[in-house]
Amino acid sequence: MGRPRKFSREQLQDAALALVDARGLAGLSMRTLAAELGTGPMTIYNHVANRADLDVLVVEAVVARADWPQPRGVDWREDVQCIATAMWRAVRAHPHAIPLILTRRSRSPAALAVAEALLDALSRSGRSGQRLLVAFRAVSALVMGFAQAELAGPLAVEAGEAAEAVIRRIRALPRQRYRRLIEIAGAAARSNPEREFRAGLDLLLDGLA
Amino acid sequence: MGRPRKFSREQLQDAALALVDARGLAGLSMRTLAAELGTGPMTIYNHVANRADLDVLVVEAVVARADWPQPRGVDWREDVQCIATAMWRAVRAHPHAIPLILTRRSRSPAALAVAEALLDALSRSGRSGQRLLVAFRAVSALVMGFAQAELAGPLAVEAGEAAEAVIRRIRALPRQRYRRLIEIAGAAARSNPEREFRAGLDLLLDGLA
DNA sequence: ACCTGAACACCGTTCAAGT
DNA sequence: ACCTGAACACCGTTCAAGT
Repeated sequence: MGRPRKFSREQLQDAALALVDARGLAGLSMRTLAAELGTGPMTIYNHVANRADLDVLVVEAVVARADWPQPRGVDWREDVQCIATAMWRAVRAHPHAIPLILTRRSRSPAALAVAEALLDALSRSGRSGQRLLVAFRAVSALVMGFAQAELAGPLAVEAGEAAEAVIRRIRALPRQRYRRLIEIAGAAARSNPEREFRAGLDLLLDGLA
Repeated sequence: MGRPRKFSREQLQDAALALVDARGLAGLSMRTLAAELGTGPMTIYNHVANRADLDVLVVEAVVARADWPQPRGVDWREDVQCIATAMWRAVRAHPHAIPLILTRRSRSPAALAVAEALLDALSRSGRSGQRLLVAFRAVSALVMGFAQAELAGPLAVEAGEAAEAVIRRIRALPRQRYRRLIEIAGAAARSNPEREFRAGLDLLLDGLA
């Protein structure tokens, strides 16, 4: 049945994620991953089908690192909060990988496990079928959307930019035209990402209750 | 003061978006855009700083096409729905461009206009400062998150895949381990994206009321 | 000021050859 | 079965030269 493969899938995952964390997305290529593993570019093709698969490898590695306590099963709201927050934290723990997580499909057991856990907690709100589906989509969207907003939203901090630079940039806009945006720029500067995320999630959970 | 530029920014935007719509993200490069405009690759550098700017061009083109009716100013909920739905539709109108919209920062007037309009409607719920910021972030996150889920979530339809293939794939999973996921797979197949999005948004708006 | 071709260092991948 | 080097068609971008 052939000799064992030179590298395990987990080894590839770890090496690919390490590269992205250290050098950014542009630092990951067939060639750099091969070099990292001390082999030639073509060897990677023994483990993935193509370049796109390399990105999926990174996504799986990040999602696999999401960890939440065993749901207590008392208050479904509390359990949804736990799982959603764990997912949000896992994504944010690897900022360079966020673009991939937002855009690459993964069907790893870890990805499915998060979905199932979330669905299970949400089902205890008394929902099933279409209504459970909508609740699941809404919570998932909120988690990914909050991670996305920090990366690319109008109030996002540019790479290497100071937080105050964002406020200055917003405040420099025409005052009449962007009144509200200028108004919240100050609040955005004083804000804490996790507190904001949890407050946003609470709004949705209020709607779900 | 120099002669007029060979191409306007809008011309570049339109050509870049047309390329992405027709050939996918991989179809857009400095060279293909130049060819589309009937010139050489280096000419593009007279209009953008680098390749990353090309992506921003596409994002701006998509957001600029978002269009919503003048807010009626009666029911803030209705106005938030209008603006959020317009944004969601604009994003979905260019499926190939979605990865860019999720990951590239744009500061075009069009992008700021959506934010300001949304903030204005949300402020009429009686919020300001930190609370307005959280409401804004939550609604924005939901919009982008719903667009994202269709692209890369566990229930997303693969390129060229039939909708039923997703259900079959989910149903083939271990029944014990993924009980809820299998349960909602059927609902997902019968669902309509816009109805789902609006139902999800309604949940959040309920929480905001 | 703006335009542009040649050249360079990268990239993913095909192919053919190794064990 | 698995591994891998050479070669090819792409890519973004630097540089130098044009108007």
